[in-house]
Amino acid sequence: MAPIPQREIRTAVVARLKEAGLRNSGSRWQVVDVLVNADRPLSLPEVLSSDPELAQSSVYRNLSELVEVGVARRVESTDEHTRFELHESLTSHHHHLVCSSCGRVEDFYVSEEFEAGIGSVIQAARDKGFTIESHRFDLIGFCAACD
Amino acid sequence: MAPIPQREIRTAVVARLKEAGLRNSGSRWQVVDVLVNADRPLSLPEVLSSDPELAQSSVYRNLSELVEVGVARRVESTDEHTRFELHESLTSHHHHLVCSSCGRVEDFYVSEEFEAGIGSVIQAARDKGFTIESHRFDLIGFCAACD
DNA sequence: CTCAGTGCAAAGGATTTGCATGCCG
DNA sequence: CGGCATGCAAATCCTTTGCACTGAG
Repeated sequence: MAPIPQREIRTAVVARLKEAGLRNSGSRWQVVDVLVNADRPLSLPEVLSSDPELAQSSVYRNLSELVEVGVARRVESTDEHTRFELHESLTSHHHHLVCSSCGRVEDFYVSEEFEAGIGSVIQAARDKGFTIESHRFDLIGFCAACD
Repeated sequence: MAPIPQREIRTAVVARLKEAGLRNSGSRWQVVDVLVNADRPLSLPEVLSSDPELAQSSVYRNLSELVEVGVARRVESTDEHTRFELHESLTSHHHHLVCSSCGRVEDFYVSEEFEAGIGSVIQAARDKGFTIESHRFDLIGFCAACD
């Protein structure tokens, strides 16, 4: 939960882009900046609304690349739009509140004890032949605006 | 985790359909039966494969209606297909193992202690202005076939 | 200079919908 | 019989892709 300074985040992103052979193009950084400044996962329309000049296809392409490079992560909501947030290695492990009405997603954190409980559950689940890589724990309901 | 006999499930479904003013049409019941017999959430192609005679649009329509009526529930995976399973009131509360490669979803259950822990987390989350109605706790990884 | 990145428009793919016909109640 | 349900095809909507042009290194 210790907030990582934006300066550090950007440094890390620069490193990952370089490592992956991706250039520091202007629109790419616009997308990264939107994610860095967001306090919740954003859908494509939300990213676009930060600057109507952005081309939809470029944003989609950049988001996909950022996901591949480990800078961003896809978040499934309950509506038709995939959301994107910074990769947890650049922020910190958290969970989501998902509005089943409008699809809005907000971050939220749980206690370490609970997180530890998740750990043991994961351990138990490996017996089902699944290799567990991550987990998602979302609370579904109605956000303040839709309630 | 106590398994509800299929006979009872069907009785309950009949009641809900009647209450909602939906008819007991043949293809509707084919869809219900597929879900009753499945041990995991199914995608539309999976439902269709149970009987190639089924019309895609009718199955989609029926699934949507079943969801509205509280007989079925949508399950988001990691691929492009939404999955469907019987509503928890007709089965029992459980969670999912999601394969990030093929999208396959399997059910799994956790201890009551853990479930209780979720309860207190939910309580804490209400402070964010969200009305919590349900939760989803999924373990993401690779299924036996994709591993 | 070179090649990755961009923007536009067209293509893809899942899901929804309009409408004439069929079947439950 | 009356009206919901069906099936086909067309329409939607999010996301991806082809291609010629632009700009980062």
